[in-house]
Amino acid sequence: MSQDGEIIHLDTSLGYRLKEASTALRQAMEEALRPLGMTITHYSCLELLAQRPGLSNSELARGSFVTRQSMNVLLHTLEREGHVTRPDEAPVGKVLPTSLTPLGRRALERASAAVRGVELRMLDGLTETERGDAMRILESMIRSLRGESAPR
Amino acid sequence: MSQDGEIIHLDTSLGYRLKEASTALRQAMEEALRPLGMTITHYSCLELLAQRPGLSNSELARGSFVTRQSMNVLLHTLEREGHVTRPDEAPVGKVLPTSLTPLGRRALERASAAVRGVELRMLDGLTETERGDAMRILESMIRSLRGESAPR
DNA sequence: CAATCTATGTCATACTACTGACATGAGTCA
DNA sequence: TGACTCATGTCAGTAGTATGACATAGATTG
Repeated sequence: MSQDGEIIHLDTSLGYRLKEASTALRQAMEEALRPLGMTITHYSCLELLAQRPGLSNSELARGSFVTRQSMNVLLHTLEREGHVTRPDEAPVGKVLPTSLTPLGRRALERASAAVRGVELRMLDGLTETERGDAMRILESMIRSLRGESAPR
Repeated sequence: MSQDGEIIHLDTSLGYRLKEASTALRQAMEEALRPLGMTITHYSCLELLAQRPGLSNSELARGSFVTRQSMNVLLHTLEREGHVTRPDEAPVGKVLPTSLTPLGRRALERASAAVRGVELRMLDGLTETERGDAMRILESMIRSLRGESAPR
């Protein structure tokens, strides 16, 4: 076929499998959230705000794995829909702390229930040991990809 | 804070960690491929064709985890750039088998080397056992998310 | 203090991938 | 044979996200 070392064998590539898994997860979540008129990033933003109220645009962006420009667009939509609020001017610096409104909290609760169903289904075939292994292995891969070394 | 069961704790969520890992991988691959003027899907398509020549548009789409519409657009670009070729009319049915040109193969070899660097870095912090565990666990998660049951 | 660096919020623009839709070919079955 | 189902290729329109650029605030450093 081809000389050794020229191509990557996708069937045995961990990167390919990781992409496959994350695609399956994304599709399952999109399917679960679509009836609620919510995207994954939309949901992710609300979930972050519920756990850590007052997060800034940039912090929400990092937590949702998008750029701060994308999060900025999303926050304007969420503000217009009445799911979040931001002060007109920054209390300190340029950072605008974001808060969940009661309406946003109710939307989150519905979304969270839908997403939990997906997460539980994903965990279904794994033993308790495997879940721990998975967390640890993924964290190690993340560190390596970011160029970090020790587990802090 | 909040009543139990209302929200998902992202720090301990395997889904969140999976998203984080796939984002880190995607960013590392984009960074590696950018100097070559190639996107991940672009690369993925060429890699699939090198391993399984004659794949159709729909098959390439499934293997690259995009819709067949997206792959169709990409294939037209790759055809215009001279990286792949497709017959003018289908030998059988509507399926147009795609082939890599010598130019496309050279582009793939450069891209594959760059991507292999990323994959090796990702694997760096893992033992041989962990790599096997990771493959097995990811495959199990994929099956569960797709609603399949037994390991075939 | 001034200069520099870093992080942030925001706008405009471009790209990537998606959904919706349609026509066509192959297989199935009554 | 004809009706049905399914997969495919393709076009058009839309949505989500990214890149590029700018101004500004805080921290750092000489």
